[in-house]
Amino acid sequence: MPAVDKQADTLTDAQAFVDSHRDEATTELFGITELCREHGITLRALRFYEDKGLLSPRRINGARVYTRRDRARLTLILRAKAIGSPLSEIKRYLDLYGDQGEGRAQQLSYVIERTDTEIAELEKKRAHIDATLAELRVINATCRSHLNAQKAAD
Amino acid sequence: MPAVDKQADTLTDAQAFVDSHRDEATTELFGITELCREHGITLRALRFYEDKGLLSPRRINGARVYTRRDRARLTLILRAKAIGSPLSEIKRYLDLYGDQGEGRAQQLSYVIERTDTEIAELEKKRAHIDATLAELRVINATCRSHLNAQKAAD
DNA sequence: AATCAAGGTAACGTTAACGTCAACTAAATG
DNA sequence: CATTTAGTTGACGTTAACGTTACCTTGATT
Repeated sequence: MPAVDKQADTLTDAQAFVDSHRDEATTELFGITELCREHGITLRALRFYEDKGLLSPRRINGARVYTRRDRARLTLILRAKAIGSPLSEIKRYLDLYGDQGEGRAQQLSYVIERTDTEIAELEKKRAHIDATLAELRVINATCRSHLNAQKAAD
Repeated sequence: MPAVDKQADTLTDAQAFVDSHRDEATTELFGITELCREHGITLRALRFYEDKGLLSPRRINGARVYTRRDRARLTLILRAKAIGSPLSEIKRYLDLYGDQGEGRAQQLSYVIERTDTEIAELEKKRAHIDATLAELRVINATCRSHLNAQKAAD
């Protein structure tokens, strides 16, 4: 697959994922253990995220029931965590998903502003990663060449 | 500047930075406050990194004196932190810099292995960031178009 | 009826990464 | 000489993000 198509796919995926946060129609439901296994986290962690206001599943007889939207939010939470955001930031970050249609100019402007700064920060972080990657590759290549030199000396 | 030159620069920078970790010759020295201001961290933090074994500056009358190499290590520490590594990992990570010449095959192989896995993990993290960036851009663009639609309705 | 798996709250413990005093020292300066 | 200015080492406090019991509830199964 050429690079252009790859980028187009990424964009399509992104669009689809963003859309999934507005998906209210599907009936598909999940239990807590199911969701946890799916994402490789503990029950305690998931409940903890709820305490922090990152999720608010419905209750049936006290038990938590998650919708597909909740699941999408969880995916986001975990990805943001993997990137390095603390839960407190993730909370505000989540609010950016799911409300882009009905807002007034005020809210729209706010979301635009927030996404702009988020994007800028992520690009910085990516630059850090790129620099580190470049250095690690230098080190790696240097070691490989030294190793080969030693082998050749036999 | 064309994209190819940019990449070449990144590589050159990486090489230079890696080399700077072997720089033992320069006389340039730094005090703790100087170094902290330079990097925007607190004294407490810097001493803490030392407690964790990430740095070991010389002492003069008990006071810490940092060399250019120490400074380079600090830069690395902070960048790794920004990327999201905990200090405990950073410690092992730092060991990859500065010892690529004199090692025997054993050590060389170890460094190659470690850098390989580090590189793989960083590439994963970068993929997460790219996905998030794509989504944020979708949201951003959507909001902007909605905002424009509202403006046009006046 | 009894057990069991899945779920719930409450509360204490833990690790990481510092912040925040407090009390002291060594060198430079008016 | 007195003081101001870096710098030092403890030691305790704090926040985040859970782990870890401990102890109840409920719907389903044998």
